[in-house]
Amino acid sequence: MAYESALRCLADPTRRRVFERLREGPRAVGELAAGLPVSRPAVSQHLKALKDAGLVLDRAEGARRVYFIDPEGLGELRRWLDWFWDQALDAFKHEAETQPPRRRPARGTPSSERKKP
Amino acid sequence: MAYESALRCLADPTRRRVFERLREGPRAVGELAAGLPVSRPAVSQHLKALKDAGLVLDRAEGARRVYFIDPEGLGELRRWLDWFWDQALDAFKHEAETQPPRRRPARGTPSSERKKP
DNA sequence: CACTTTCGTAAGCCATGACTTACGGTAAGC
DNA sequence: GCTTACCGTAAGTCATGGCTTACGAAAGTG
Repeated sequence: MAYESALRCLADPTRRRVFERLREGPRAVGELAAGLPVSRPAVSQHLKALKDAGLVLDRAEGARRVYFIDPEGLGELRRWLDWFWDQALDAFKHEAETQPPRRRPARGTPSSERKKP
Repeated sequence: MAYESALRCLADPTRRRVFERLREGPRAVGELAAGLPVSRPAVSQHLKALKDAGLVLDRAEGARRVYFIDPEGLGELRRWLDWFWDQALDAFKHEAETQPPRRRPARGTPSSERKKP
């Protein structure tokens, strides 16, 4: 139920940049905003979204507020992706076995183009 | 460079439902739309987005058009997530070691190992 | 105390995108 | 031939959300 919010969070480019900078280690809001082309309140809002999604944790450090990645959020997303991956791969292999017996299904199998009028 | 579009695609709930139904196997557009609360053109647009992101492939089957999951797109997203996970976990552990014991009770830090395809 | 720094929130603006209906084009059936 | 089924695209509507500026709270400094 939480991998959905994680996906939503990581879909936004700016929010992903914030999250990727936290990969280097704990950072305060101002530090994060200094390296981004958006204002500090924007970063604050992104951090709130990341926190609600369980992707980051925060810690008060005087007047500053330090954020850092919570591995639990990423872990849940990773587990969902693995679970999905397994089933998708099985379906794909089963499809490759049963469907195209004629020609070799290797390179340019699926027809993506249509005729032009 | 493609994991970003994959994240964007999977962020939308309806598009994710389309993708999750394809996990069961190849489906035509009409079949997918029949089980969803949106119109068929909407599903068609979602499938185009999924295809542009490298998450699905399609095949002409008479007048119908059958879509199915392309494991390559998911694989790239999975590789990015793994790479991110490793660095984030290192940073988190390093943080837990150097910072004073202001940590939460740690309800099971996720295991670091995993299978490799 | 006054003043600064750091940050979160509120209010508003505005572009993005998800959805609809309408239409054209291709394949199969009669 | 005509008709039906299936699908992609165009055009337009409308809500979502990312961004800004403005303001207030909390902690540190002199």
